[in-house]
Amino acid sequence: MAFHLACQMYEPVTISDRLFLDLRRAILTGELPAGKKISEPELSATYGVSRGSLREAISKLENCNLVTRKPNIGARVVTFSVDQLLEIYQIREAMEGMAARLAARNMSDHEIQHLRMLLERHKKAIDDPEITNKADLERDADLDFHFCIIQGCSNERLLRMLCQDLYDLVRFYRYRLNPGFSPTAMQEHELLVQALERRDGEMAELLMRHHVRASRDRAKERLQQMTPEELGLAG
Amino acid sequence: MAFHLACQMYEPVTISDRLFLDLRRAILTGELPAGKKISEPELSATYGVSRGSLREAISKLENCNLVTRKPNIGARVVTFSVDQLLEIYQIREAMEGMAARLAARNMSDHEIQHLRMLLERHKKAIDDPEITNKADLERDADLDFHFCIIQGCSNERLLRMLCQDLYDLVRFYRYRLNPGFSPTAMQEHELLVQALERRDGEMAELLMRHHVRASRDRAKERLQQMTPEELGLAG
DNA sequence: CACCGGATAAATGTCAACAATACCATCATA
DNA sequence: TATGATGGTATTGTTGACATTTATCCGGTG
Repeated sequence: MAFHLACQMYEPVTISDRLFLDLRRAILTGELPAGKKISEPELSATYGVSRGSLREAISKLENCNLVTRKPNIGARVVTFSVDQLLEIYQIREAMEGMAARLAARNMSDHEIQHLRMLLERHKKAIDDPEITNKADLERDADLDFHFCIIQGCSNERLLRMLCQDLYDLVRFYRYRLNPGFSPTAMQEHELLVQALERRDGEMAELLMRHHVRASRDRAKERLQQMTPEELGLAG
Repeated sequence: MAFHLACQMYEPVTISDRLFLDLRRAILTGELPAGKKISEPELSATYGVSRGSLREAISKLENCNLVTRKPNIGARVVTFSVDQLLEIYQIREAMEGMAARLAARNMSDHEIQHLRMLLERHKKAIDDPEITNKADLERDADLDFHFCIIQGCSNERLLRMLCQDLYDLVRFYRYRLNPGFSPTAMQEHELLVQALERRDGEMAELLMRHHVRASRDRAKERLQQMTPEELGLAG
């Protein structure tokens, strides 16, 4: 499994924890489609647990923004509009920019070497003719790259807000509308690693913000060419 | 009640909603002290509700980071270290900076006028000899000011992340360790409003980041002069 | 034919009891 | 005396049943 998916803070000890992880995976991978009603009787029967435990798991899903609940009506898997997606890019620009600035100061040399290694491996994999599923590779490599920097920022709460509150939404989107390979993005990653290697926090923040903004523009262009049916996740 | 405290997204329709709001207020105002154990039997008896509803309310409190839960052990009101507080300032610098940039573009003229009005009222109140509780005034005025800008950014998710996930923590801190009046902060607010009035997003972001960073420095200095007992909320 | 209203069915909210786990005081032993 | 085992007590996790609200269906009416 890709590194970025394993970035969970705790291991499941209780039933609702296990259930939460199962449902989370189901939602992220698309097994549960966007907008799908979360039926408590149905799911509690499927997983063989009581409604109480299920409701607790749903609460946790609500925390990472993967479902929305309305009183007396129920929970649904989250849906995306293009606008909401672009909103997330704006937030990422601000938060990951700060994360990059802090990472330049706080990452250990070893962590930076690891990041460099990720990047080089990614470069090789892109040129490898034996790897057919370039889209999945690109998605996982990019997510791993960003995770590595976020984890190096040494700001525990920033890390949690990004990983728990925001990145599940990014995955949710990526697993449905994978933007695919972009040579410019790879170049942006390269420059960013160089800035981190120089410990240049100011530049790292600028480059990260530029990179996220550029990704946003690429996604926007791509999304505007798609029909609502292709999107399949309008709210 | 101060404007910033009313910034709740929904009105309580269910028992656990009502309970959540009551407990939230109790925690923010200090009625429930930092680090206090949330005993399910005790609280369910106090409020006359079942443990199930209480647990649901606790989940909501966990969402806004006001309590932390450990499996099979229970929930406690959150505690603060100085480091964690400074972490929050870093996040605010990034997110509110972006919010200010967006607000310069998206706030209506009327909203900006309202912000100007808040500021002028604040200035007058500071000089008013009849108002004795300057510390509370300062806290509420500052929180209202920041809320007004955040609400003007037209990024729904950024708004929710700031108001729901972060600002309860800011209130939690402010209601315990109120930094008091700072003439520089007032001046920073003035410059910020001017930038918004000019619709200068670039400058608004820079000024907001500067303002948050300055507030962080002021808080840091203040906190370093306090003993752990005065802080009374070390984890 | 479209629209409204009441009865039925199903889903969510709430509760109290049971099971599993953690806390605590006591006691034995090195 | 300090340390570790042990049993009792209290707290949390889990479940199934009940109450309340919402959704659906169906017949009536303009």
